[in-house]
Amino acid sequence: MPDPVVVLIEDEPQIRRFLRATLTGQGYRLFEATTGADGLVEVGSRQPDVVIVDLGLPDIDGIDVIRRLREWTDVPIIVLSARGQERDKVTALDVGADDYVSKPFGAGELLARIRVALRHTAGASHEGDDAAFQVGELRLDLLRRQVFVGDREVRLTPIEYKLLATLVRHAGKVVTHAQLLRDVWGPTHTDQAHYVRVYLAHLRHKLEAEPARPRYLLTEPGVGYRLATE
Amino acid sequence: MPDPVVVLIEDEPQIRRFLRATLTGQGYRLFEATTGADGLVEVGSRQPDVVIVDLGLPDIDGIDVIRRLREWTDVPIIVLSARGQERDKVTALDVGADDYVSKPFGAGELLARIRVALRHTAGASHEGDDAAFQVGELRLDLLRRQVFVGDREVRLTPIEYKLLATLVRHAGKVVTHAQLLRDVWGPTHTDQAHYVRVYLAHLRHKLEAEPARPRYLLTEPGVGYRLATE
DNA sequence: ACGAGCCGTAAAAATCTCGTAAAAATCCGC
DNA sequence: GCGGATTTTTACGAGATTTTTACGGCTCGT
Repeated sequence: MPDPVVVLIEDEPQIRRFLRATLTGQGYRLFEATTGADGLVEVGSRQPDVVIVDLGLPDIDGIDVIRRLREWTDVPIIVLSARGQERDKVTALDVGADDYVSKPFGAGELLARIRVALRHTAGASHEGDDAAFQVGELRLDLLRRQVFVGDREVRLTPIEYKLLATLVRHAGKVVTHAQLLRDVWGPTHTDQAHYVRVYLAHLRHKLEAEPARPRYLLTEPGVGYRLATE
Repeated sequence: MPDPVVVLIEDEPQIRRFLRATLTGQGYRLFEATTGADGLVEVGSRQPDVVIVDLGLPDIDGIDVIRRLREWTDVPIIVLSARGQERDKVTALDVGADDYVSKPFGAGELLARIRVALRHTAGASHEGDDAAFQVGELRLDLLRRQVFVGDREVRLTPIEYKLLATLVRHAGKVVTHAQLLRDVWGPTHTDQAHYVRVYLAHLRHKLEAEPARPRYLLTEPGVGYRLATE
């Protein structure tokens, strides 16, 4: 691996300075953001190998930053926090963080935990890890949560967007009704297949030129749906 | 996932009791070992989804237990330890542990970290299994659930696909009528052998150049069917 | 040669699935 | 609390799929 890329989302200048020295000294390429909003953009553009995020950010809550990241990337996320509350740890880990380090922390421990995170990604492939998806006229910016058909932006409701995002994450593969229901509506609604039908119709009306003759949102009869790839 | 299996390697009875209550209460299947040597055997025989190791064991050093495990398995290892020394943490993580929790710890945090570990293995198994089968002009992509004859995609109904997939799983070997009925229609229809005949005819029409003179879907009179290999 | 049982084929009948529209309930910002 | 947007329910016809039925050919042992 070339020098691993790390994005650090942290507002306290003192800690930023400390980590900058520690990480660059170890051969990491470091990019910094001081707000959650900046952090999301930075991760989108730098495609890092690890993200370190402080929970106490000035704008967005750190938990929300993690949630937003997890909508489109599996990059390892290490949480840094002064709050030692167990509830914070559990929440952060459950919304998608991979590790949690409480302040004050030692440089050695953080570095070791970064090495663990890198070890994990070493095996996995990064194919779906792109913030944008495109097929034909249809384009999706997972980072900004925007959808375009040609150069026209299409507004989607939260459920419509989640459904489309789920299909995009498995682009080209069939996604079963049950899987869509689990991902979009949660594990308690896995038997209400008509939800999916209704919303697929919505999506087709908004995204397809001929909703009755779909080019992107394909039906796999008896099984589920598939988003066409080239 | 069925109930995840956890192996706990811990000598202190008090902590063992605490974790037993916590973990089994959450639906985990727990197997315990009180020494490093036992632990290694237990992991070998139980094939767990997560291993929890205490560093302070009576016989082998916990660090060595991790090293020994990493010689042959990638199962997630979570370290438990009273020693809060940073050097211990770094060593444990660097020899292959995935996480480190210092005593005293909260049940919620440990459970959250176990969920993180399980999430990692769940994702790993999904990648890379680009299972495809090919014989002659006939090609089956199990992952994308697509079937091709030459470069033409053939659409199959759910039953047709299940039937073909079952034959592919046992490619080259004879699959009996009863087995096909059980796999495709479920264990309650094992006496309706004509179903199989009807659908084999469908498949041959869709897949074979000369349905009356099949090249791939071969009949084994009186027994069942067989999918030809090269 | 003959009948029994198995196999392939076709087509009718029963059932299920999908897309669609629209009403009812709920949520959300003001 | 109001009004618009969104989500949840409900209903139904067209079409596809599955199930059922029927029949003719084949093999094999007698």
